[in-house]
Amino acid sequence: MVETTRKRRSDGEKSRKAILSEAAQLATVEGINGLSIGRLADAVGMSKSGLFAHFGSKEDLQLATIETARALFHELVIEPALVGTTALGRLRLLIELFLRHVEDKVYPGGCFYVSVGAELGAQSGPVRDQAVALSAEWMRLVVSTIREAQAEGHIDAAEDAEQLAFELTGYLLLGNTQFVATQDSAAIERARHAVEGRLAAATRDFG
Amino acid sequence: MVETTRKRRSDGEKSRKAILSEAAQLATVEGINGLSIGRLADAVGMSKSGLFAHFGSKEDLQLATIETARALFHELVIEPALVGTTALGRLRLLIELFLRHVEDKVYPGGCFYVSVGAELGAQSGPVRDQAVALSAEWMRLVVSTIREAQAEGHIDAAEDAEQLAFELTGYLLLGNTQFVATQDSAAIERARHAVEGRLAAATRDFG
DNA sequence: AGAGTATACGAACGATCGTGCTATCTTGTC
DNA sequence: GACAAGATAGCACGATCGTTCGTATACTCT
Repeated sequence: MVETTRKRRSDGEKSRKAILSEAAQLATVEGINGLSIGRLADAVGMSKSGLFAHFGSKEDLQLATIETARALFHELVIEPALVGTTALGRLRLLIELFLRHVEDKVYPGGCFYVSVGAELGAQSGPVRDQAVALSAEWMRLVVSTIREAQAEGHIDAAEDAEQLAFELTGYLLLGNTQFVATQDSAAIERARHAVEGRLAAATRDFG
Repeated sequence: MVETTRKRRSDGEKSRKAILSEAAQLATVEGINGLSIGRLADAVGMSKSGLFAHFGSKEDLQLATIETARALFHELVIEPALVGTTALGRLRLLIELFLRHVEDKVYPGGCFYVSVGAELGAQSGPVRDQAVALSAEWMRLVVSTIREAQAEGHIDAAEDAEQLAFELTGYLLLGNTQFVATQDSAAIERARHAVEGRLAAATRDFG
């Protein structure tokens, strides 16, 4: 059985990217379920059926939207944080870049992971699984970076890496949520301050 | 023009409560926007039009649902915490009762405030305003309880009460979110541990 | 017991949902 | 420049959305 791979056209690829970019934005406001194909088509300025033809189903569109958000998060937060020379530096960069991408309103509804994760957390199906996987991926990255910093002697080895990652992520989560609701950078600043204080405790007599 | 206030019948009041209770449950899973009147009617076991007659519009239903959740939260979390004799005791009770009501799955989608607040945070309208007000109410309660504990000499007066409330609430928020996604009490336990550690730091050489 | 009305239901409305089918463009390949 | 195939639009479908209306039931009060 030979799979005939169809070739993509450049204009189609461009449209697809425009659709998914708009979809990721809208999903953080209306939810990834609340987002409808008709309104999305209006937002990108094309017909409902023309847009729909890019995806076999709404579920495929949702999965592609999540993948798009994942790629943008890697581009804006994770990869730039890798320039840090120490693990502790990378951890600080990771956190600061996260807060900045929220404050800069990369998405109108705050972090895509948080928004979609909260919406789908209690549901089921492949879309939910993919969304939950994103959050787990973030936690894993933070934990492993903390462990590296411990190995480098910059974070107290007595700290439970998973517990520390939980607490730091808690600050980011609430900072994001409050900022979205209030549009007041004070929430971001509180998260920054909380992270600084917690890291100070974890690096005392080290670093 | 005199508004003739119609008298309520007991069976109607009972139905209304059953509807709102079910609505609050479903809203934490499907979202307060994703929740449809038809599915809600099926869940309660009555007709769509019969259910609708209790509320003038979907928005009224949503507002009544939020008020119902607020009342239950007061009953399960806030009021029982008032038995604490010291402010620090009440703060600990508040947090523990919150975590317990999440762990006990009072709502299938975790804390109603968190679920609906995250969904509506980036939107607008009276429903959003009411939902955001709930979160603000919680923060205000935690902050004022912390200030009382400081006045009683049980929490370091040098602590910024709003900052401390932010950090504690951050733990609760992530604990709730992770528990909903994973159904693993380890998330609740992490939140408990985080709160204990933070309060230990804030009460060192006091208490 | 009878009158009055809150409650509940069934049917139907216009709108929108996700999703197909078909025709017409537009692009890349020879 | 012809031709195959991808990209887009138009139209229509069954289902479901929130909402309205008329009517039948069942409770409450006198």
